[in-house]
Amino acid sequence: MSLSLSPAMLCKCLSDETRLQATLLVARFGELCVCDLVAALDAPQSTVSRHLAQLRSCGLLSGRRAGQWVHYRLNPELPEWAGRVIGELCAAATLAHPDLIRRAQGCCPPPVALS
Amino acid sequence: MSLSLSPAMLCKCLSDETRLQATLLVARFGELCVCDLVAALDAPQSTVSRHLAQLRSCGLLSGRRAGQWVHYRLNPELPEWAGRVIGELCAAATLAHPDLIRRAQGCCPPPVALS
DNA sequence: TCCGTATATTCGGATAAGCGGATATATAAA
DNA sequence: TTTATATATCCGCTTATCCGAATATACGGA
Repeated sequence: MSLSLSPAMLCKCLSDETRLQATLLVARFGELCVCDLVAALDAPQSTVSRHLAQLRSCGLLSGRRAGQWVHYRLNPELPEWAGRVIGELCAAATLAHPDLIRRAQGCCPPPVALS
Repeated sequence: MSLSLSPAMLCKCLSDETRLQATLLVARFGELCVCDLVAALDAPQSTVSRHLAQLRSCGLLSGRRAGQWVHYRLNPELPEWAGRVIGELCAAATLAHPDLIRRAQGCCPPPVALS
């Protein structure tokens, strides 16, 4: 079953600044936990979590629980066109928010040595 | 002055099916008048016109009046990244709506021989 | 000028989206 | 078990978005 993500739905996901920036950060860092995103986005935890849930329910992100933390990454089953769109948008958004990347620092143990 | 179109704003423009399909058609045909779009999209004229106004105000499309008609095209001043995003999304949307292209036939004189 | 066609805009109402404090759940450690 | 931390969800509220009939405007031709 191959993830029915429509172009319009992808756009809706990325049309909100918080979701776009969360996606940007996840794409840039490969994997981030919610507390990292809360810190980087400087938004209430419930807001960040709600947006992440939406991104996951649309198939854009996937979450992996590791102990107390949940690590989000780009859904590896994303269609190629969606990956290219996200890449273009994140590149452009990074130029517009060069400070955003700097604020994302690990608040939880890095996910090393996990099979 | 170089068109301040943010990635999130572009996504918001394309997150609505009507606007996405209108953009798709304009991109595909190069230039279309409102009545062509009304016919192809099978939506009320006021709805189509309202969405076109929004796309134009965001800088995605530009309109050119030719007599009674207004021809819309992709704004030639679009940033390159935006053009690439639109290209990807329209390609994917075309696959999802293969019938849409067929419905767009000229209802007004083709814009030939106009300086 | 008057009429017909094309397009734009206005307007009120319906629906959706976003917010964030409060609360619930999950996990780890004491 | 109790406590602490991380995350998810609930809830009422506010605001934004979309709709389409009605109306206004622009233009060309009679």
